[in-house]
Amino acid sequence: MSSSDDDTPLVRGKTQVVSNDRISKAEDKAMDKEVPSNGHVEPGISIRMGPVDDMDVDEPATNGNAGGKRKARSSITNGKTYKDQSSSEDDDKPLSKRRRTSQQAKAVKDDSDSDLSDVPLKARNLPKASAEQIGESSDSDTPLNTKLVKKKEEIEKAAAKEAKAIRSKEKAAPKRKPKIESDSDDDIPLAKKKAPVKKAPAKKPKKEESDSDVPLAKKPIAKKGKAAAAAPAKKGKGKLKKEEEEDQDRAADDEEEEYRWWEDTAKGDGTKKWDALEHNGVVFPPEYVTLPKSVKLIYDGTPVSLQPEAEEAASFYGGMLNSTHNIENPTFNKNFFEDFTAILDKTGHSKDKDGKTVKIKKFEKCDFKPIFEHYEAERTAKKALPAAEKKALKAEKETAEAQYMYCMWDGRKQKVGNFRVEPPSLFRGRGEHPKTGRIKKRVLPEQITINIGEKAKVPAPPAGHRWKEVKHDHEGTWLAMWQENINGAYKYVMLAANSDIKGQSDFKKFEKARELKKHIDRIRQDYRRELKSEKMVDRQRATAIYLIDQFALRAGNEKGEDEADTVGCCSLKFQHITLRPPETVIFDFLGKDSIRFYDEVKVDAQVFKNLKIFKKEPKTVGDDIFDRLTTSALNKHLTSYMPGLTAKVFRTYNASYTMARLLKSLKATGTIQEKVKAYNDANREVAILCNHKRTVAASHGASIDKMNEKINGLRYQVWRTKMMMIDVDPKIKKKKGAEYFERPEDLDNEWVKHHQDAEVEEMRQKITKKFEKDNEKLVADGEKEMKPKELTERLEKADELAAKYKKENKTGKVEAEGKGPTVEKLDGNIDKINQRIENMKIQMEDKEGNKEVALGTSKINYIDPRLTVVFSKKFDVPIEKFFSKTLREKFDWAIKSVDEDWDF
DNA sequence: AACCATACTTAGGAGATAAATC
DNA sequence: GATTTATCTCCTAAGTATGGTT
Repeated sequence: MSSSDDDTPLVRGKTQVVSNDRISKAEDKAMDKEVPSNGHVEPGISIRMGPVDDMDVDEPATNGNAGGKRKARSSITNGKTYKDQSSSEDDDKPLSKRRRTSQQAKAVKDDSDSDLSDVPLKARNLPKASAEQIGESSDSDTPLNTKLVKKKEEIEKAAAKEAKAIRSKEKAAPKRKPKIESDSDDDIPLAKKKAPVKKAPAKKPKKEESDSDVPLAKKPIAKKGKAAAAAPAKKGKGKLKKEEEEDQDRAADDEEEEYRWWEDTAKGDGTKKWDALEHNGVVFPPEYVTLPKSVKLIYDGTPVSLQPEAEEAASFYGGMLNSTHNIENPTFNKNFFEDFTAILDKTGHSKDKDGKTVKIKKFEKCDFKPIFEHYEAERTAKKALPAAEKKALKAEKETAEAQYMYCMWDGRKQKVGNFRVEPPSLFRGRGEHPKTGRIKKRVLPEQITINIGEKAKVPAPPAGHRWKEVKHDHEGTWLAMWQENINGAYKYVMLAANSDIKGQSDFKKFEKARELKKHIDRIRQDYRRELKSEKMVDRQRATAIYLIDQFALRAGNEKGEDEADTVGCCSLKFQHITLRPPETVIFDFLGKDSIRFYDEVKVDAQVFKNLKIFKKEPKTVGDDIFDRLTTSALNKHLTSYMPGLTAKVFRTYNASYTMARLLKSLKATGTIQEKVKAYNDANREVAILCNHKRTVAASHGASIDKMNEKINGLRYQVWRTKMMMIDVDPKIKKKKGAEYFERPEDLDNEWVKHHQDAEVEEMRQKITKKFEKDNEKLVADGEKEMKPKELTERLEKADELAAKYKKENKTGKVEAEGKGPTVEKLDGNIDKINQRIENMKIQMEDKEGNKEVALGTSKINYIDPRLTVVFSKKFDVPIEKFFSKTLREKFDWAIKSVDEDWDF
């Protein structure tokens, strides 16, 4: 305890808080030098512990992970070492600082208060009194520090007041929301510019009632005209008459009427999402079908039978034996087996063929293969079905589900996204998820809440069941909801991406990002200034915003113990950042979905210095870099610049902005293909910015090898063609110089031999195959097969080739091929081949560069689709080249709303 | 501030389908 | 035309963010 005191004193300032989170000039200076002589004295870094008077506090609640709920992480992430910091620091650490690793901390969590006194974080949980006490005792130990702090307290008190004043001013600003809005028209138009009261004037409830009687099921398939036509009446409120007419026309055409919401300037305030909502609920997965008697789990060599519930669980596992990446994961197996045995215990384990109970105790003794093979056979059978039958099956399913596919949203027919309730299965958590492999249970109607209009007919739950609840939440966009059993996560049934409501919020998202353009300069200016703030909180916040803005990091909410250990900006830990003077920062951590983020970047000198401070001892592996910062605090600050501004907006903004810039720099030249390529290159750049990755396809290596071989084959042909020149005109050798005719070094004799053999072999195979096929055809036509002799004859071609190569190898000469070969012609051939080589090389580089970059995510979520539409129009490339059918539907609003001049 | 409940967006992988290639 | 490869769609996990409660 004594040890830690350097932190504690600060606490004492509970009334005037601010003190401890200051960063002294001295510290700043010290940070300029390599290592501060006695690190632990720096007050700036010590963390304020005590409760504070709420006002001043931007104080984090959370300091490092030793504190209460924070997840203790073992920092295994990536298994990196980060030696520079930790090792050197370790040596001069004051005793006090025998900081446990986070894991240890967690272990002792409960009784560790005193012990942890050096872990500032912890302190925050202490009641005031105890904090004070600690502080006092510490005084004697750390006089220096204390003094410093005390003096500072006074100064800081003043500063704090000032800061407070400023802050409150800033706060005031956002309150003037309406004002801001008015000058920023394009911001969130939907949300705000409301024409508040006039929505849905006396809709036609009658209509609805009658509608609600009609099972939706029929509506979508049959006539949609009616309901659809009714809708505009309410939304139109007088304006947009033309459109209504159009709509009706279209409806009459049996076409879906179109609601151009992006042209509708009067919208609600964004909280009320609908007035009338009808839908048919959800589709439940099929009941479990028990395995045929012949298919059994084998336990310890004995085939055993299970009760249906247990068998179902076994079938989940058995069904995925082919997915090694799950079943080779020990956590996955352990979790599965735990849940499996729980069911076994409940259902009486298994029985052998004599009906004797066999207790299943060891996972290793379970052989699921028969189950796997059974399902595999089913899959194959399904695949082998004649096309017509497959189609029929699909159509059948579609009809059965038709009524769930659409809902009526304020009278408009809208596609529902995920109307199928998630079937039971094994939970496939990503990365090192502690719960991966656990059994995700079947969802019962009793767990499902339905959200629907008051006047709509509530969909009937399956016979003998009832819904958990039926709500009429007009502020929610979901139709049904349940909680999943593994993480307690909520699952929502919502509309599809091409629905109006999703389109609208997508639109809002991009408008918000565009709005940020107006504020970004000021924000950047501010955070640059605040990078030097004396207040730790502010400095951390500024630094975090810098990282988010510059490197597109995610916000980084806190995570729980029972989740994979991943981080974002605010949750970055000591070990995730390595500092390499003078100003390079190396990020290495696992982000969302446990995707690795690795980047070496140059940063602003002040940022470098700050990170160094934030990493200063006593912090060590497992500790938060931004121990004073939470995502809420960060977002709260951001919102003061612009309503609705949060960390994630920066990603959207930077992605779209980057894309806009790149597209602008393109020249409208070349073929369509080239333009598409140029677009994709820009897209790729954005994807890289956002760190959107995919796992390299298993076939990637082989496919690259193949391409390489092909290129080499072509190079060989180039050489051979050159040799032909000599054959045609021996004098050419002198003219062009001997060097020109040398075979590339890497194509050595061994390679040539190998290549020739492969070529010959390939030819043989082709001939043989062709022969077989021809024969089949003959048979099919009722004629008789060709004799094997025919094949031998045909294969002579390959033999000739082999002979030719043999001769070439021997003589070192290549006979000219083709009719009337001339040097000029051969030259032309060479050019052609070289061109092919170039093309292939580019293709290969493309493939290589693309192998672990996923372009889709940024295209779907980050790049303002209007940019793509503009590009398509300006460069005259059909939009289909960029957006698939579903994307075109999703971005319908963008496709229809911009012209060439639009700019992000 | 911590914690929880809630609701919505963003994300990669599996499997289905379409396109390219042999 | 069959097979391989690229692309698209579906699925659902994993984030962000907010608001209420203690």
